[in-house]
Amino acid sequence: MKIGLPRGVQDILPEEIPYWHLIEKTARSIFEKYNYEEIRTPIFEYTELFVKGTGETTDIVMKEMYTFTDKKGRSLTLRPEGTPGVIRAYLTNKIYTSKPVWKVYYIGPMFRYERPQAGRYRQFHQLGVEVLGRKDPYIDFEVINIAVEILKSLELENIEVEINSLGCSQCRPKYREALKSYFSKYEDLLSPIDKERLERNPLRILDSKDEKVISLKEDAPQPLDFLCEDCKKHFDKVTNYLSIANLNYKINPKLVRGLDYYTRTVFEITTTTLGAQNAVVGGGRYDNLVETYGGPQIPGLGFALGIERLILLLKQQAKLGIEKQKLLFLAIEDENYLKKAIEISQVLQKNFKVEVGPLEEPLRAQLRLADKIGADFVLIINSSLIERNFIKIRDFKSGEEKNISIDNLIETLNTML
RNA sequence: GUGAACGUAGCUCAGGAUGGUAGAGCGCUGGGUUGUGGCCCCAGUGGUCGCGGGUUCAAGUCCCGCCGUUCACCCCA
Repeated sequence: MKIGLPRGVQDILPEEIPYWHLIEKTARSIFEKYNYEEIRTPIFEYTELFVKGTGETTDIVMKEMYTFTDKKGRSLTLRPEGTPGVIRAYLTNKIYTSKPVWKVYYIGPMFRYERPQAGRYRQFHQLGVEVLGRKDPYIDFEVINIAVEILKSLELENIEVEINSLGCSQCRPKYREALKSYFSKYEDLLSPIDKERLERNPLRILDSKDEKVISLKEDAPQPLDFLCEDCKKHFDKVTNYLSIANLNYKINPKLVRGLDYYTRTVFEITTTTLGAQNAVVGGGRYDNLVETYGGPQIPGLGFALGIERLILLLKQQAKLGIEKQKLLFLAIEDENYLKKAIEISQVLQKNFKVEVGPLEEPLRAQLRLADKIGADFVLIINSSLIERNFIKIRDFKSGEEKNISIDNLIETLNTML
């Protein structure tokens, strides 16, 4: 019986791994330079964590979670995003008692029950950061800057940073009401989904792609006009820092994002070349989230980046500068040299990537295998050379050959490869 | 969750409107040639046509259901 693959998940085969390593390596080194430390939280948590944090009115919680009950009847959920788990870890380990600021990053799989599509899978991977304990606008800039730096280091083109502010618990309710009363006037034009949003979460209507709503949105009240003094100042400073750093951005007053916990700064990094799934990075500030979980009043913010989407972009641009280590292949003329071959291979493998051929088989078979696995150089031990303690090396792509002394084999190879 | 297209050999794909139990290229295996791989030549290997059901004397082809892929909606990373 053949067992297939569940919908929306995939194997990441060895051929793909260089992309993953490149992204992880690049991101890690940037995170470390900004003084972020890695954290690994569980893949599943209590369902409640996401319902309270991500928000019960969000699509993620309402219809996209992988939720199950364990043998004791507890409701558990495969994490659909990284932030709630990190906040939970912050509280579980009472980090706030020892560290005024906590800056962490994570890399790992997330799970959402959605219809798969280009750049959208049921198991997908994100890397991201969370900062707890800093309310100053510089840190908003830093978080955006880190995301951009990762993309720039990977030489990505056609990316755009969009930013907006959603206000705080002081000014947001006023905006919410203004938006609600504005769209209420046009309730007849709204789709059933948008009507529901009107009650539940009017900000989300700004996200609507309904044709009729798109034109209505033009004249809708904008969150930036409703910001309180403090929020306005905060936003101005963030954008000012972006300008100082020469980081191009666009203020998008309709950017609201699909998670409930955001306050003040929200941002997205999008690309024009990924079709419908154009967001590569998303993030923002969440000054009330720690409190929502019953913790102290600690401000926070972060972003998440979709690794699969980033890989799609890297492939499109075909700019991947991943160098493969040259592969050496060791072959012998006949079995008399088997012992010698094993001795040499021991030395070689301390320094190079080496495949030892099927030494009991004819040389011809050994070489054929060398060709098939794509060897770059083949070392051949044969009778005429071994007496003088020499070995033959052939550049398998060009066919060029050389005899080199076994005594300084490593040194010679180092200069050749 | 909605809509559309698609699923034939290990891979890329033909065949399908007009039903008669499958083809190509590449790959793979063996042999020839080559000191000792590639190139070339010869021979061979390949498929419950995604799965299940239905119509029919007969289904890869028509119909239905399921699974999967892709794209869009939706949503987001």
